[in-house]
Amino acid sequence: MSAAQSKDIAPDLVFAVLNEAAIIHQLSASMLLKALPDGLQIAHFSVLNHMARLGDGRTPVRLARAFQVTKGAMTNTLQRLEARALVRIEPDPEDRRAKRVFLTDAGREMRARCLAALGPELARMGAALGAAPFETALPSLQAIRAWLDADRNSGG
Amino acid sequence: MSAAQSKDIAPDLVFAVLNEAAIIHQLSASMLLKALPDGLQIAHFSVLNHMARLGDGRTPVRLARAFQVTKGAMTNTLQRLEARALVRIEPDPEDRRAKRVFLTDAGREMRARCLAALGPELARMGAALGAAPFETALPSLQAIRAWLDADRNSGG
DNA sequence: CGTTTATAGTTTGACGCTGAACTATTTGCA
DNA sequence: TGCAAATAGTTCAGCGTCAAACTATAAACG
Repeated sequence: MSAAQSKDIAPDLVFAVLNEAAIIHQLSASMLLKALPDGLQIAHFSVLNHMARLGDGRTPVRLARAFQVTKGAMTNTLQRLEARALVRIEPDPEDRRAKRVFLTDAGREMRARCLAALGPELARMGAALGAAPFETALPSLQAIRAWLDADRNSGG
Repeated sequence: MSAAQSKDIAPDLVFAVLNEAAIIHQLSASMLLKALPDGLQIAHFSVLNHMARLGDGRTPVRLARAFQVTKGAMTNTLQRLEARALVRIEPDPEDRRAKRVFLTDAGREMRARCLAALGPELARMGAALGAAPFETALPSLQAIRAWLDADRNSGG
């Protein structure tokens, strides 16, 4: 029960929200992908952006958890970023199982180029729809995401 | 400009919403997939459900548009559904380029089993979070989705 | 008419993601 | 001290998706 509201919730409502999220994901990914330079993938930019904002030197597992993605997916992403010399991966001296991921200068530059390319697209979207839908939706989406994350890690 | 609010919108806000949508998509897909019977995929159930609710006999292209998916993706989905005998695909007598997709009895049964399997999961989620986040988010998500869809079909 | 243009559907190759199996290292505990 | 359990990372097969190229049919138009 926890913090549940008293009234019953139609599964249809929940399903509808998940459905909209899925379609928004697909459509926006397709839109942003076209704007990204050098055929960079969104997952790649996201990792670059995350490290630039929150600091690099983290391990791949921590990055995987930050993006709610499996370790295998992060391995793949980091390998491709390293192949482009956008990140540098070093063994962790304190834990020989682990690695540390650092942004290269090229990585920082690429991130800046991505921001410049994505900004106008996002701004166009924001201008067309207004801030309201985004401000309204964000806290709810965060709550839903947090629950899904917690549920995944506990119940299974 | 169109119906834009007057104040400026941070691209970060828009990006954050798209990001949450993407993660919710991934996590909820993973959660629902585990609940679905016979290893059925979510895309497959969605098509079954769509036809049961809104009527079958539609063409693959119409289904593809309804789910904001490419024709190729829908071809793949329908081929797998047909291989399981959950849908029946017939040539359209009035347009020999087109086909028509119908639910079989097994397809209706499978959809019912899916609803029964998914219901408790969705209800559990709704009970934990309450109706508020879903009711709050849905109209905003629909507005965002609608814009993305329109933008895709016009600007490119 | 005949030719161009649009549409329905399929196929192919590449991508990211998952889940599971696997190796290597570290931690926990008896 | 020694061994079981947890953790970091990689690899693999399978899936859905996309974009683009392709065939076949229909519609539009000079």
